[in-house]
Amino acid sequence: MDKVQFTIMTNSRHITGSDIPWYPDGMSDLLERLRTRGWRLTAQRRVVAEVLDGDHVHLTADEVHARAARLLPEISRATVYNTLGELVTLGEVLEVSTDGRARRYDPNAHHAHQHLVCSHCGTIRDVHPVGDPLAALPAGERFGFTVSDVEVTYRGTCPDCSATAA
Amino acid sequence: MDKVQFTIMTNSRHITGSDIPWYPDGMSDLLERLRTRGWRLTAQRRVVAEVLDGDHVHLTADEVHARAARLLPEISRATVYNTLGELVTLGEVLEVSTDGRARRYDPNAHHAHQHLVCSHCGTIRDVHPVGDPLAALPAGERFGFTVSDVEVTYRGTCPDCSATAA
DNA sequence: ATAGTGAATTGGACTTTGTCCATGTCGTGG
DNA sequence: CCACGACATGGACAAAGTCCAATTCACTAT
Ligand SMILES: [Mn+2]
Ligand SMILES: [Mn+2]
Ligand SMILES: [Zn+2]
Ligand SMILES: [Zn+2]
Repeated sequence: MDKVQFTIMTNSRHITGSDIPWYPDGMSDLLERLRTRGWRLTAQRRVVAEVLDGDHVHLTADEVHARAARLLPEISRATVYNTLGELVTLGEVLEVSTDGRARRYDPNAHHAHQHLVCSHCGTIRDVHPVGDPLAALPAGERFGFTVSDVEVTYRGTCPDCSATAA
Repeated sequence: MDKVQFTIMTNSRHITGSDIPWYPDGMSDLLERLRTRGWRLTAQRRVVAEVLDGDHVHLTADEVHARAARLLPEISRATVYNTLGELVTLGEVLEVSTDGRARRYDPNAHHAHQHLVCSHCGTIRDVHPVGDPLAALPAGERFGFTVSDVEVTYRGTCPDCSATAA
């Protein structure tokens, strides 16, 4: 694993590689891919990418902002929204709306999966149903649509909430 | 089909059966069921029920309010939200969040179905996939959850939007 | 290393969607 | 027809997201 050293300068602060010791492989890959797509590598974008790193998070925009602000206190809400929107457009991050409230951002965009949600506490787990969920929709039920995607949300009660209720 | 005649009086207005000529069978069934569950039959609840009548609508709360207000101008937003919430709790209406924006209310709660959504214009159609979508989630992918429900959202482009784009 | 340029960031105003509450009204049983 | 408690109301509030003009800064060419 190569450590990626870098220096960020803003008018008011200097952030160096020792503040954010290194980028894991997954993220340097992501940043690399984005750079070749013409992205300017700003401190804000790096920090948002770092927060999303690790394939098992499903954070709201405000949660991303809160975590990003621990690394880069002056980052704005608007920039977090902008960056998340761009990542979604580029297909690097998925947007999921499991609860009719805040959208959640899922960096696990390169492995097809579905979600299992606890109706009590909101916990989300990645799950992998067998078979192709698209195949379950017969042609006669497509009404002339070009169907390109399926989202499946399983709902139930997680072990913790089952225990608490008992 | 029996026509249900009634009279509604408020302090400022009188609404009679001739303003809202009759209730279709489906809705008188619904109102009847609600009455036996202890509901007070207010003018507001009747109007919300009428707006939701017809099994093929997926309206937002504000759309329900706008249509209800055409029949009963003084109805408040809070009452529409309250009534929709009660109907959901009673299992008479389903809440669906297909777009991460406003929740939609689906009166087709007594026939299991899923949704096909146009990513461009937001049109929603009821669809009936084959097989039980719950069966596709193996025990090893349930992580101790008690899974009780599945929602499937198919996304694509509707015929109208395909034609426009071409 | 420096400067020019357009892309990115910022904070705050604004919108949409939804909740909450004190007050007043009205549906219903007696 | 009354009394009572459930229901409706509107306005304040909160949460989630968008938009914009002004400023800053990343990158490229010199
Ligand atoms: Mn996921
Ligand atoms: Mn439906
Ligand atoms: Zn739980
Ligand atoms: Zn369409």
